[in-house]
Order: sequence, then structure tokens, then C-alpha cells
Amino acid sequence: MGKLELNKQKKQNALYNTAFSLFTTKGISKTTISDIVEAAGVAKGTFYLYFKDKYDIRNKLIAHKAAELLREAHLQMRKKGIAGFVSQIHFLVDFMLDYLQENPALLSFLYKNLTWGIFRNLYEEKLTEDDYDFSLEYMGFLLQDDSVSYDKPELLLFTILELVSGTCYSCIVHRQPVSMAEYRPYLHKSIDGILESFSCKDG
Amino acid sequence: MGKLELNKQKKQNALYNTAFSLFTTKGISKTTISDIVEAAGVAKGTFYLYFKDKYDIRNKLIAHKAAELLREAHLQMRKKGIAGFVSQIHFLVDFMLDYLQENPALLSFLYKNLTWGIFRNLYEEKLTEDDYDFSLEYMGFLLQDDSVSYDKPELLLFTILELVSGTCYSCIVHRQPVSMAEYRPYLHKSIDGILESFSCKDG
Amino acid sequence: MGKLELNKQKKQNALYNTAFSLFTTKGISKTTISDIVEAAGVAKGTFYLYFKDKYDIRNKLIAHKAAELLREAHLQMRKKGIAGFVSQIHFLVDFMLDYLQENPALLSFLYKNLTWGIFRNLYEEKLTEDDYDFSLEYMGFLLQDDSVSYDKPELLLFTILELVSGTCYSCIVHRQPVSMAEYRPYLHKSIDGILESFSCKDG
Amino acid sequence: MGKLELNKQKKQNALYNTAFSLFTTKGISKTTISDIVEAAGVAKGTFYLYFKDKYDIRNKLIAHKAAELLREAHLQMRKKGIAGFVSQIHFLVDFMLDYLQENPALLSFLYKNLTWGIFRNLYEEKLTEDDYDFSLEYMGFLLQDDSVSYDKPELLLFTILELVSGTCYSCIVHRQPVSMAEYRPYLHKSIDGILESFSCKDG
DNA sequence: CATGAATGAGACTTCATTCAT
DNA sequence: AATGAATGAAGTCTCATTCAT
Repeated sequence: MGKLELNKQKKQNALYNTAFSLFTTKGISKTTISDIVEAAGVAKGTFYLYFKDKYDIRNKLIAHKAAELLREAHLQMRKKGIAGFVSQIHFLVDFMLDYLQENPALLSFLYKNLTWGIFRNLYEEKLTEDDYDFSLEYMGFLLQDDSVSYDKPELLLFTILELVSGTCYSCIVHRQPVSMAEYRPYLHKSIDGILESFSCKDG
Repeated sequence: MGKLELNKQKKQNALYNTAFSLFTTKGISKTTISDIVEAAGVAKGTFYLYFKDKYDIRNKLIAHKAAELLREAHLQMRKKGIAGFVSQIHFLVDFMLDYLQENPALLSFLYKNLTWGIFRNLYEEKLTEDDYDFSLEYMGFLLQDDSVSYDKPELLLFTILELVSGTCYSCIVHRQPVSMAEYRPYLHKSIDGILESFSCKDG
Repeated sequence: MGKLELNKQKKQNALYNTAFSLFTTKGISKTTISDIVEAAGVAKGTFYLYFKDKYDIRNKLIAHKAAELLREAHLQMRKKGIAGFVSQIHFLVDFMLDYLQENPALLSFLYKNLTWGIFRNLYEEKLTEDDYDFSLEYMGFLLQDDSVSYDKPELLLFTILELVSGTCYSCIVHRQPVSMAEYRPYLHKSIDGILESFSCKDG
Repeated sequence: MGKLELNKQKKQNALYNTAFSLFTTKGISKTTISDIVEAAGVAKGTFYLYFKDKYDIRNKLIAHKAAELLREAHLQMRKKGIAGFVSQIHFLVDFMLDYLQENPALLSFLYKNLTWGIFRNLYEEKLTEDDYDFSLEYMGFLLQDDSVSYDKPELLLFTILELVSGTCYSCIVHRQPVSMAEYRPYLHKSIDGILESFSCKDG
């Protein structure tokens, strides 16, 4: 990679980082492109060299951050050698809760984009290869060598994801109705209840 | 109520109605105060006699519309004489799904504000008395004369509300991953799973 | 007219006047809206209260100034009691040449918008009543009680207008190929030649 | 011409061609240098190796295209052996009308620059030698062996050129007040009228 | 109470031009 | 000679808010 290419990468990263930082502190709507370029130390025109507008960089950040989270969760899961679909789901959920609890700003930023919808949508918008793996198929993959079988696994996962993301936003960001620490056992119990309701009794 | 008072009420209602209409068609961020007053047929200054800013009228609308939805649901439930906590929950969920399916614009508008959080937030922002009753306590009320008992009923309801609002937004507005018609039985099954996971076996 | 209405008029006139002044000194493309509002002593937003953009005010100015010129020419012609179509044409041409020679900036500004085209186009864009009279029909009016008759009077006038506006721009603004003083007799001779070529020999 | 020299020429021609194409389709003011270099397939910096700015390339194009038009007209006239000043003028006018009618984009582009003025202006801006010959002197040349003599031939030609360019722009580009087909006989009649008005009766 | 003209900060965006490679 | 990333001044336009009427 040439010096020029490197410099280009550096500018773009500066934009990504400062944008993320501003989005999570001031909020997206109150962050202006001027804010971003000023903090990133680049010229205004440079922003438009890489992004169409504020929402373009936001979408790319969401895709990137969501993919990062799932990638991390997956890696940890393999590292720990977690086996069995139910255990894997609980592990992944716990990992996400821990991760987001430590990054409440990230949680606010990703909120409602963390669920299935985002993956499908981003999909269609041609993600970079990095993000490719984190799609519906991933979930099929988790199930592949499990003895228990589930009715409509994609709907099962949709259900769990929506529940996790909604409750975790409320408990972590607003601490309402209770803290995540307090809610966590009930969330896991609820997930078990959902898993059961989707399981094929004769599977 | 005097003629003057009546006229005042009329203007305010015009503002509410046009604002809601514009918010649900153009979206909140793309609706300007100019748009609202122009469509409502009042002067710009008049807006500021009744509302602090765009977000003030939005919050008041959200409170009003959410309360309206719950009031309707409750009335229908009583009318039909639905008894028993589980049946009541399923009825209320079904009512909300039907109601929101017929008003997807309302759903988009209320989204993220439909759950528990909304009641708490609105609280803090001084609701009118009208909306006061529709709070967590309502749920306690539903449970009062039921034989089955639940562990942490408020967390149970929080769980259900988050699940319903998240999935119903996705299925109705984006038809993702499936339509609400297709998802509905799984939602009810999931709710049953959650109810079971919260029930006191020896209750 | 109330105080408010008067102030409104004053602002709009200030914009018209400064815009015209800047357009004729700096040129249209080099004049910015910021220039105009700054010179007019009004806020930027005020400009957009009255005009869509720079080209809107330009068009309105052209219409206004062109109408003004023709109105003046017509008034003087009546005042002097000039009779007979040929004499009237020569008078009008001379008046325009004198007028534009004294206002070369106006000439530059109106150039190529002075001809028939502008009148027809402006027409279609709904002029104010002030400008209404100055249209094709005006020319028919000049001919009404003349003994000589012309083939296609509208094409005759188109021909004369194009010739006058083109040559007068070149001679007055660029003094090329000669000054207007020097060219004027040849212009009148040419007009006579054109008139003759359009006259119905047996009229 | 070396390979390097050839490549240079190729790039410059690409710039000329794409600029002309863009100027005539999008208009000059809406064509950016970025548009030109992108369409030409060269780098932005390259543009500045050959041209000072957008107006530099425009002027050079105008000179080139105007010269081309006159050269063509002249060649055809000689080829057809048109003799006699009056016939030659009518032939040249007809040729120009035909040529421009087939290239209305060219007409729009050359407009206001087609007349005498263009030659003088371009002169001052250092034309290439190619374009030099097409000047007023050409007109003197046409007259050289004609029996009829004209008063102030350069003013005669100025008059005709202004009339032709103005009317042809209006009729061809805007089809106002009538189409060129309809106007053409009247234009020729007008030219005859002008010629007559300039002729030395006793010449 | 109601009005709506006026404001002006500031958002967004473009683009001619430069210059290190 | 050629490149094209970077610049940043300059422009357009919006819109929440005020205040004299």
C-alpha cells in the first residue's frame, strides 16, 4: 500500500471514528457534517469524497459495528467451545448483553438496527465481505448439528432478537423497569420459554 | 366554554390533526413547523402559543394516541367480557395487532414509544390526566382476580410488551421477516412460552 | 396601505434596486444572493420570501425594465403626436436607441431579452397588469389606421426588433464595428429596406 | 510527431470533444470541469495542462466551430460555382441556416458569438492561425469582382449578420414567432431590402 | 389572542484549483 | 506529462423563533 493509499485510509478512518464518537455523544441529528470534519481534522470536501451524506456514514457505521459485535461473540463462543444450540444462544445473548452494557453509547447507536432487519437490509445494500457472514444463514449454521429441531428457526431467532434488543435497550440505557443485572435471569427464562414454544415436541 | 375558548380549542385541534397527519406521512424530521401551520391554516406565531416546539407537539400526540389505543383495547375487552389473565393478554395483543395493522402510519409514529418506556417518559413530562391511568398499574389490575400467580408480573409485562412492539413493527411496517398474518401464531405461542416461564408453578 | 405593508414594499424594492445595480455592474453570474441582500440591507431569508432564486428576480427585473422602456417610448410617441406606421416605427427605434445609449448597463442587462421572444414568454408567465399591454397586439395596434398594408406584420416586427436589438447591442456596448452615432443612419435605411420588402405593393 | 506528442494531442482532443458535447447538452454553466475530465477519461490536473479554465476551452471551441462553419460554407459555395455578390450572400445564409438547423445545439452554443463580434473578440484573445482568415476581410473578398457597388460594405455585412443570427436563433431554437421554414422567405426578402438600401444607385 | 414578515445562524453541498506522488 | 486526493472558500437555501402590529 502506497503512501497515498495509506493517507487516504487514515482520513477515512478519522472520519469514521469521529463520526461514531459524535453520534454516540451528541446524537445523530444534532451532529453536523461540519462537526465531524472539524473534529476529524479534514476539509469539508473530503467528507463528500467518501460519503454521500450523514446517513451514509451512519449506515456504514451501523453495519460495521453490528458486524463487529457478532464477530466477537462468535469468536468467543468458539474459543470457549460452547456446544449445543440452546447453550450457544444463551452464550451469545450473554455476550451481547455484557458487550453492550460496557458500551451503552454503542447500544443507543445500534438500537433497533441490531435485529434481523438490519442484517437483511444491509445485505441488500451489498455489504463488504467482512460483514457478509452475519446473516440469517449464520443462525441456520448454529442449528446444523443439533439434535433438537425447531419449527421455523428463522422466526424463532427473529423473536429472540427482537426481545433481546428491545429489553436490553430499555434496561441498560434507561434502567427501566429494572437494571439489566436484575432483568437478566428473567430474560434467559423468557428465552427458554420461547425456545420451548418453538421446539418440535417429537424432534 | 365561551366562544373564545372554543376558537382556541379549534386552533389547537387543527394543529394536532395536521401535525399528526404530516408526521405520519412525511416523517417527523422532514415536517417543519411551517408545514404544520400552513396546513392547519393558522399563523406561525400561533403554534408557539400552544407548543414549545415540534417535539413538544410530537410527545403530546404520542401520549394521546397511545392512550387512545389502550383505552380502546380495554373497552373492547370489557365489552366482550374476556376473563382470565392469559385470555386477556392474548386479546389485548390481538386487538393491538389489528388496530396497528390498519394504521401502519400510527405504528411507525408510535414505534419505540409504545412500550412501557413511553408511559414512564410521558409521565415525567406531565401528561394530562386523561392519559394517566394507562400505566403499569393497569397490568396489576388485570391480574387481580386471577387464580394463577406470576413471579414479577411487571417484568412479565415488560417482556411481552417489548416483544410485541418490536415484532409487530418489523412484521407490519417492513413485512420482515414475514407478514404479521404469518407471524401472529408464533407470537402467541411465544407469549405462552413467556407466560409459562414466569408462572409460579406452585402458585 | 398599512405600515407593515409599506415596509414590505420597501424591502422588496430595495432588493429589486440593488439586484439591478449589481447585475448591471458585476454581471448576473458573478452576483450572489449574499451580495444582493447585503447591499440591500436585509436578511438572507428575506430574499427567499419574495423570490425563488437569482433567476427569478432577474426575470422579473427584465420584464419590468423592458415594459418600462416600451411604456416610455409609447408615451413619448403619443405626446409628440407621431402619426403613420413608418414614422412611428422610426420614432420608437430612435427612442429606444437614445434610451439605451444613456443606459448601456440596462442594454447589457436586457440584451437578447428585448425582442419579441421575451414578450411572448413573459406573457405566458402571467405578467402583472402593468406589463400587459406590451405584447404583439401592440404592434397590430400601431398598424390599425394606416393606409399602407403589410404582409405578415408580426414577422415584419420580429425582423426589425431582432435587427435593432442585435446591432444596438454591438454598436453601443462594444462600439463595434462603429459607434451607434455612425451606424444609426444605416440602421434606419435598413429598416426602410425591410419595410419595403414586407409591404404589399398593391396595398 | 512522436508517440508522446501524439498522446498529448489525443488527450487534448478528448477534452475538446467531450467539452463540446457537454456544453451543448447540459449548457456551459452547468458543465463542470469534473464532468469534462471524467467523460474525457483524463485526470483533473490534466485539464489544467491544456486550458486555463472552463471559459478558455469554451472560447477556443467557439472559434473552432465558427471557423468550421464558415469554411464549410465557403467551400460549398466555390464547389457550386456561385457567382455574384447577392447570390453568394443568399447562398451563404441558406447554407448557414441549413447547417444550424441540423445542429441546434451548435446554434445555441455559438449564439451571440456567431456575428462579427466573435471574430473581433476572439482575435483579441489570440486565436490560432487557422481561424484567422475568417474575418471581415472575407466579406471584402466576396465583393471584389462584383459590378454593383455598396456603400459601407462592412456595415452592410454587419447588418445582415446580426439579422440572420438573431432571427435564426429565435426561429430555430425557440420556434418563435414561427419556424425557420416559414420565416426563411421573409428573411431573404429582408436581406434583399437591406442590400438595396445599401446599394449605390449610381454605382 | 393572533398574525406573519423578518431574521440570521448555520446546514448542506459544489467545484475550481493545487500539489505531492 | 499525468494523476487524483485534498482542499476550503463560496454559494444556496432552510427554518425555528421573534416581535411589532
